[in-house]
Amino acid sequence: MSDVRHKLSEQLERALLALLERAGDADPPPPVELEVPRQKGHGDFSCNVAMQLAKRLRKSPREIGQDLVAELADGEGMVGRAEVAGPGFINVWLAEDRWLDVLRGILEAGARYGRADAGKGRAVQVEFVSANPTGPLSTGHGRQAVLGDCIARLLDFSGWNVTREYYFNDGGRQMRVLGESVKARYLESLGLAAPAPETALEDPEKAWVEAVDGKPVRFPKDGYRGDYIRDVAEKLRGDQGDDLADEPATGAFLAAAKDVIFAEIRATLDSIDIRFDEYFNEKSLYDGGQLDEVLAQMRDAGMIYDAEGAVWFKATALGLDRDRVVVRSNGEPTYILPDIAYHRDKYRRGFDTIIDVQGADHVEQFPFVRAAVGVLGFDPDRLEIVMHQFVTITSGGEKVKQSTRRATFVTVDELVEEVGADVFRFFMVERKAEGHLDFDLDLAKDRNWRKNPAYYVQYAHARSHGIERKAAGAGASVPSADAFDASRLDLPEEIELIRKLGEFPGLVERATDVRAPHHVAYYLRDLAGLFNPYVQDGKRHRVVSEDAELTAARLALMRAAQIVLANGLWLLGLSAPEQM
RNA sequence: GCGCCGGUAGCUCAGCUGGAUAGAGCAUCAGGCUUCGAACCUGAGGGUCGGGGGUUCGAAUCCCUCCCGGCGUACCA
Repeated sequence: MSDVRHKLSEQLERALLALLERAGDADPPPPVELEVPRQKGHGDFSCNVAMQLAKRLRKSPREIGQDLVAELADGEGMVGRAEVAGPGFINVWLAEDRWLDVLRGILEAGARYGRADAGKGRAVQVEFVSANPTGPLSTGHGRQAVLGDCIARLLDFSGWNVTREYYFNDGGRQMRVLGESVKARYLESLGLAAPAPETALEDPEKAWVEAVDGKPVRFPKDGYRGDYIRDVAEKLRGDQGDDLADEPATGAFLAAAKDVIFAEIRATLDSIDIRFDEYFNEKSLYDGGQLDEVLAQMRDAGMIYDAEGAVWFKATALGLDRDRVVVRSNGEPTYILPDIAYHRDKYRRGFDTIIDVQGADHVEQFPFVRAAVGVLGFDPDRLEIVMHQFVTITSGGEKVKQSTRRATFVTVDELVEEVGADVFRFFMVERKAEGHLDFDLDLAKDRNWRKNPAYYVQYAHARSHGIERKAAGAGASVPSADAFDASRLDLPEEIELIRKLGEFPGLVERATDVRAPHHVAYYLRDLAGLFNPYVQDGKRHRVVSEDAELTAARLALMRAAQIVLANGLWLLGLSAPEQM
């Protein structure tokens, strides 16, 4: 698999060194990079090192390529043939039995196939979602949830010790307004207040002053208008009765809202198979005096100054474009100070790598946090951000309008109810994070399931099980890793399939390195795109046939594909059904 | 204005550290599959990779510049 690639690349390196030595060139050689060519006619691997050396050796790339091919001692019988092509590519075809080794490797590794120890058990924290408990999770949160979870899965698969963390703030203005919103609905429910008319809500200045039908309107400016607020109010009446009219909004009302909403958020996450290891409350930073400590440390480092009655972080001294207020003139810290303290806490917990997954609207402060962390003596390079753009939903060729203020946004719950957790996850992770995500609702909820890429992949997996069931009915079973004759798999589509299966570990490695799970989704689509046609064309090559030896070999191939599909689906957090 | 992210087929998007004829799904058109492993399969059309310059053996990919779109640019979180 990737071993094959590594070995081949080492062989080429040796040849390269020998070549340079003979040319009297003692400088270090350029790295040997092997790629899988797009064109089938260009070999299993292709190398461009000859072209890179042309200038240095003052020889034509093709000539160098020829020398390298001649030098390529093949002690292990790995190379089938190698030739120079085009402007100077060295194309290598592996000996066929090398590819067949791949198959054995997959069967032996099973669910571990593609796993790596690159992480070496080091600790990594992935922080994502981190939505404050003010309402149900929106599609944007949903994307972040799936993205973060898949990154965590990739890291876990690559040998990291992963902690998933959710950071939240249940204090502050936002939450006070939430409590007031609940109280208003509570009073409305008791007939002690009137609901604000829509027009008043559009013009929030009015909401406080005008009575409706002789009753006061208690709905706050910028209040939360979703129906879930009424649900919280009703629940509060049920649990604690109708005598809370004189309670402050920040008391029982806020507490109830927080509890109910958080429970709902957790249920939502649970429904898409996402679970956190830690929930970190911003308040604990205040309680523990950590904000003052951070401020003092930064002041000692000369990165804090006072001006205009406020306290400033001298970020310009670190190359950033402006300084920032960390404590307002009224003595309240701005949001960035707890954020810095939070990240200090992450470092102190000993994570080797810290990954923040954040929406595009929230990334502006990241450079400041990163710089501040450096001031506090930590290595900023261990702190990464994965940014993602927003989600739009398209249905019937039209974008569905979403507005949080007006509570017309689509929630994760609604979407999951319509399309199911698997399709939801696949669609959310399929696109690269930096781009906008257009969620095609019509395609996602297509009940015929024909065109839906999520089902296409799952179906391939289910099919492999179907074949095994079929084989069992005919008395054939999947052979163990060394009990089949892999050389019987000589059809071009079989070799191509095996080759694709062999790419999986490298693909996973790359996707992990760049924290981009969408590569896995595309890989799976490609793989299913090879698998489904192969199985489809049952007239040319039935897996289960009279030829017991051939049947065994093909069953091994089917099982290998099944393993890779299952492992890939796991990485995306999708189920791998045995039948559909 | 400045910053970040996008601009690739009619639509939605891939394209690994620059590589050889730019790929996939959907949609469209033409066929196959008369349920066996068929929720599938085969084929076709469709592109000046936003425009222009540059770097080099070679650029969708790197640099510069301009245009378009999203987000951000608070002593709000």
